[in-house]
Amino acid sequence: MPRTEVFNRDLILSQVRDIFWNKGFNGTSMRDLVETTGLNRSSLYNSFGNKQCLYELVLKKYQEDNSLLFQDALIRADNPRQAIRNIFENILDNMLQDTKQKGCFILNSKAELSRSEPSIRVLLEKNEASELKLLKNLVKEGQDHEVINIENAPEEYAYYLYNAFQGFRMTGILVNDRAKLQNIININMKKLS
Amino acid sequence: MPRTEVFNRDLILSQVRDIFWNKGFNGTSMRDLVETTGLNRSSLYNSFGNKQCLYELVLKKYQEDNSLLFQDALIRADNPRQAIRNIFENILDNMLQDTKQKGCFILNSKAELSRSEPSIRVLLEKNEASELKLLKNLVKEGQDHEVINIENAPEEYAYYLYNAFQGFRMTGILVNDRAKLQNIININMKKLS
DNA sequence: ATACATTTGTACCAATCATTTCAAAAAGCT
DNA sequence: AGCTTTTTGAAATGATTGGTACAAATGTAT
Repeated sequence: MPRTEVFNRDLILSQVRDIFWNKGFNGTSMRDLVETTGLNRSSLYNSFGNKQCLYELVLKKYQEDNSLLFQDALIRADNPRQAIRNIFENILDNMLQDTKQKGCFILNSKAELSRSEPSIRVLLEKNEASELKLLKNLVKEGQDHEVINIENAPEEYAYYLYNAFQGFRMTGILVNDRAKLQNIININMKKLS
Repeated sequence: MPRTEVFNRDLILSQVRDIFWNKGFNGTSMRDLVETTGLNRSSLYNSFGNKQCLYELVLKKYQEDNSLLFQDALIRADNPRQAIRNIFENILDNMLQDTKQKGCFILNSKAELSRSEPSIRVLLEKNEASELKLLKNLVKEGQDHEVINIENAPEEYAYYLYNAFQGFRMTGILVNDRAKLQNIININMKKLS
C-alpha cells in the first residue's frame, strides 16, 4: 500500500558524502545538500533525518568502504607484508583519483568534530581500534611467516603503520606527485622487512 | 593624539587562535570570539578585520610558533639526528599538554579549508615547503656527519619524516598515552640510524 | 581646558541557517 | 476506480550568521 521511494538511496548518500567530505560539516548547508542531490528538502529530512544524522550515516558508510579497501588489499596479497603494502597502494590510487584532493573523510571528521561531537568521536575511536587490530594481526602473521622483522612487537608496528597511513592521507591533500608519495610508501615498507 | 589600544593584542590573538583551533573556522562564530575575548564586536573588526582576516592572522602566528618549536629542537640537539628526534619530542610534549586534544591547527586548517579557501591553501603550501626544506637540510647534514644512514636521499627522508609528523599530530587527537606515542617516535627514528 | 582621533557600546542590517508545517501529488493495494 | 500511505513542493518558522552605522565615551596632545 505504501508509495515507494523513487530516488536511489545509495547515490544520494554518496552525493551527500562528497559534499560533507569536501566542505566539512559546518561548511555544508542543507541548501547545498538539497541542490546537489536534487532531492526535496522534506524528502531529505523524511528519509534520512537531520543534518547530523546524514553526516553520521555517510561517515559510517565511508568507514565501511574504507575497510573494504583494506579487505581488498588482503585478498590480493601473497603474504601479510604484501597486504600492508597493498593498503598503502590502495590509498595512493584512491588519492590520485580524487582530483579535488579532499584527503580522508575520516581524518577530516577527526580534525573538525572529534572534540565537539561525542557521537562522532565514538565512531572515530571504533574505527581507530579496528584498524589497529587489523594491522596488529597482519604484522603478527607477517612475523610468524618471517616476512616482517621482529625488531618491534605487532602492536608497536601497528601504531607505527597507523601513524604512517594517517600522515599519508594528510600529505596527499597538497602533494599529488605519484613518485613522491610512492617514495613515502617505500621507506615505510623498508622499515618492516 | 590618538587614543591607544587598551587590550593586549597578543593575548586576544591567542584566545582567538584557541577557539578557531578547537572549533574550526566554520564552527566558530563572531559571537564566540566576542564572548571569549571579552572584546567588543566593533573593536574586533576595527583592530583585526573580519573573520577571515582573524583566521589568517592566527594561522600565520601558529605557523611561526610551530617553526620556533623546530628551531628549539635544533638548538638543543648535539647532532642532526638528535634534532629530528627533538622535533618529535617537542610535538609529543606539546600534544600531551593540550588536554583538549585539538591536534595541529595547521592540519585542522588543511582538512577544513585547503580546498575552499585559496589564500589558506597558499599559507599551507608555504609551510609545507619550508618544513620539507628544513628536514631535507637536516637529513643531509646528518648523513654528512654519518649519524643518519644513506639508504635514501635527503629529500626522500624529508618526505618520510614530514609524513610521520603529520600522522603523529593526527594520532595524538585520539591517543594520549605517552608510551604509545613514544613508541611511534622510536620506530620512526630507528629507520634513520 | 579644548580639540581631535580612536575606541567602544548599542542597535541594527539583510542574509542565511537548520528545521517544521501542511496541503497537494503520487503510487501501491484492494 | 477508490482508499491509504508516503513522498513531495512551497512556504514559513525563529534563531543565528557575518558585518555595519553611528553616536557616545575615552584618552592623547596641544
